[in-house]
Amino acid sequence: MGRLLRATDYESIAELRYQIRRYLRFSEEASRAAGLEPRQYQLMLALKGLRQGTRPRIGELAERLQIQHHSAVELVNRLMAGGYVRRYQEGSDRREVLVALTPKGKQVLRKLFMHHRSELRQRGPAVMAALRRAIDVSQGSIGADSAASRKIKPKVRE
Amino acid sequence: MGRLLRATDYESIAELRYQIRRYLRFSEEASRAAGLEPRQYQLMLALKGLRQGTRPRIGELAERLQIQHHSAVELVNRLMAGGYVRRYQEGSDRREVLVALTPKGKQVLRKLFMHHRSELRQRGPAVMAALRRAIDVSQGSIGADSAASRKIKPKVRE
DNA sequence: GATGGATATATCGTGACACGATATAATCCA
DNA sequence: TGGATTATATCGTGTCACGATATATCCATC
Repeated sequence: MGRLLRATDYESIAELRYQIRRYLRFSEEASRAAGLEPRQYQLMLALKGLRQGTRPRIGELAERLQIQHHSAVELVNRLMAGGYVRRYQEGSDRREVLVALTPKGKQVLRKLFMHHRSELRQRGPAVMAALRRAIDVSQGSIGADSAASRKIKPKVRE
Repeated sequence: MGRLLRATDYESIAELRYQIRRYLRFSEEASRAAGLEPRQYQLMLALKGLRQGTRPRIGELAERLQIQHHSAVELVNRLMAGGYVRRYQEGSDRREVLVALTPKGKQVLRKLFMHHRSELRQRGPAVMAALRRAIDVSQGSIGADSAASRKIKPKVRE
């Protein structure tokens, strides 16, 4: 059993969290600077980024954001109040509520998206490195439950 | 270049967000199942994962969590109320407040950490793939990814 | 050795957000 | 037709993060 944990095990996953947080932090600040709350940008991105042909239902957005459907309802309410999205219906199932960006929403999203893309270009590699190392350490730890065959942790870094 | 955005641009970064959210979502649920709020686990992980020799100051934790220092204060308050951490002081600078895990905190953190490590082993590669693709697309080399038979999507301009 | 600025932590009030519990309406199916 | 399921919405509550502000300590300089 993997009862043995080293300081570096914690460090590598903490470092991954830190790198992810730095990216998300950038996102939060960029969103707020553009007049949006962080989650509101995320919903708009998820909406725009749905695969072609996917119906932009409330529930679909909730799934992509990994939140409960009623949390998505609330987000859409706040976005509507700001004039960034609109609700509409189409098709035969009258329970479904679909969401679309307004021109204002499209404009803000586009600008924010460009910033994010540029940030990702810059910061992405550091996140990638941290992720690779965290996965590596997760798999290579001594006597790990599933990988009993691995005895030696391949040592690297620094 | 840069004024032209394709549907796949949005899709790839939205997909990255989705993969990250899946991991964070797992973390949230695991934390709550262990009786902690998500951010409380994150602080404990950041604490345990500090590089050896780094003083576990409130401000240091705030930096690693990418939050304001007073938000870290509040988190530590809630963690103390639950008996997971304790405050202490040492050294000459009496402004500094240091944080340490209690035995209860260590125990919970260890268990949660193991779950996270195993999840990372499983889900990490998907996150890695999404990240690689998002960085790739951010740099403008669309279609140069592993999915060689990717259909050409219509350009969208806004 | 007084003092003014910088640093570290803490408090307070507020709003976003997510949740569980619950509600309403539409659809599906036995 | 009636009961289960699905999709969205509402309500009350707690976490979390923030800005503004406060307090204590440290330090440089006069």
